[in-house]
Amino acid sequence: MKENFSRLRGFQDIFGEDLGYFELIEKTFRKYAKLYGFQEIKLPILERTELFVRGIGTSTDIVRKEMFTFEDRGGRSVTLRPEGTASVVRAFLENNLINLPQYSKIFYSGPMFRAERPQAGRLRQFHQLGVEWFGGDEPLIDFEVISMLNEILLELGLHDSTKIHINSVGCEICSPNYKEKLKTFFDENKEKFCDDCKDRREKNILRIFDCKNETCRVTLEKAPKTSENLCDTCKHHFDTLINLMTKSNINFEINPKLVRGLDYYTRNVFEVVFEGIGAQNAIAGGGRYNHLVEEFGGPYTPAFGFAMGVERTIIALKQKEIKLPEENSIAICTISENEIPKALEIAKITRGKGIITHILSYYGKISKQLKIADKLNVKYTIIIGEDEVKNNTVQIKNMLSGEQKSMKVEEITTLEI
RNA sequence: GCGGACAUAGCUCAAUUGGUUAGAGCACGAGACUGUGGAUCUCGGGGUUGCGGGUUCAAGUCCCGUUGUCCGCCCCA
Repeated sequence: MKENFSRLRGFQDIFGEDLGYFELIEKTFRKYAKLYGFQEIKLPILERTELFVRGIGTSTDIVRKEMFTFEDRGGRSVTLRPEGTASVVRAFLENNLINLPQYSKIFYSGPMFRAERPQAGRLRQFHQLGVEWFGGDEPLIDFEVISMLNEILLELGLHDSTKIHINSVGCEICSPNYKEKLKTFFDENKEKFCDDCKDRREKNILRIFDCKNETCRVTLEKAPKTSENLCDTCKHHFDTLINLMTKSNINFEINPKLVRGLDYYTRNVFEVVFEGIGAQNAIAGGGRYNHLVEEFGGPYTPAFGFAMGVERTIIALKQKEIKLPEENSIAICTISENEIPKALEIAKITRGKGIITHILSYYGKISKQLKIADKLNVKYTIIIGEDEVKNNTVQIKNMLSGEQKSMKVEEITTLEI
């Protein structure tokens, strides 16, 4: 019976400690996104299927088999968004944000949906925080965005356990040549590659670098590297970024095997890896996509962005045993029901000061009320009885030390929580 | 989508080769304590053993299916 109402596989309720981490991550992300001059946008969760097919690419697994797609009442094919970038680009063009310089830098947050087999760090509904920077091809932009992400990791306390992997996948000039070169190499060593890689050769040859098969890995050691096959412009672009990175304190490494799954990436791509949270160890990833705006019918508008996965970041924070900031609160207990009006009056004062206040009178006996106050982990408990009402005072008890003293009602405003 | 492991009280786990009424700790509730929490003690509530079939005199235990979780592949945040 209970079974019929249970959550769908890969979907979850987020509350308690997890929600605390969720809010911490989102708050930190928001803070830096704003400090770096990004403007927020709230996007629809449901879009036309075609948006993602065109944006993400038909060769990707996301589009081929992981989208929640269905027909709406008007017979249109619609899809729960599997990522944010396509929608941001759509909104950017649809609202003519291209003419508003303040909207060249946009950030978003929200749930994404992919119909994958769930495992740790991989859900069907998960949350991403992302930024997109439109209208510039300078490596300084790439650097600024990566720096911002680095500052977020630093503030969250994940800085020393994460590594930023960087690579360049080239542009429309050098990438096709390189892919041909790689295919030639592949065909010369065909028998050494696994079946998955043979499939990758047809779909997206670059992905053979992601293979975990040992034989494939060894074979790939001799394969032509992306970084050695860039055109002059891409190479300069990449080198300039690496130069900036080297001069900063960012913990990064050049990973010639890093390729990204989405078709729209060009030139510099990166991924933030947190070791030790299982197979799904990338907590953020992104890169440059210089032609996506054109793909949707806009003018040439180079862009750079990334998204971070909230749930994976929560796993990382928990693993590092990062403490959540405490939220102090107080409780008001009364000896009998007669003091409830007074309790309400006091609560108005404390809540007016912005203090989280629990009135516990309905728990019955004072000993019971204090027990609840203890479990709620409140900093102070205000106790009101007959005598206190008569003298317009309260008893204020420090729940940590157990000390208790009398205080005039007017003095409550001086209470420091 | 493929392969593997697991599923017992709110939580963490027990339960001989299938064999009485499925136990313990923590948590929860009541009391010892009628204007004072955390400690201790006593008592108590709580389970169709994930769900559905099957084998058997007998199933938490064996078999099949199903759902969920976890791990690997795949993919990606």
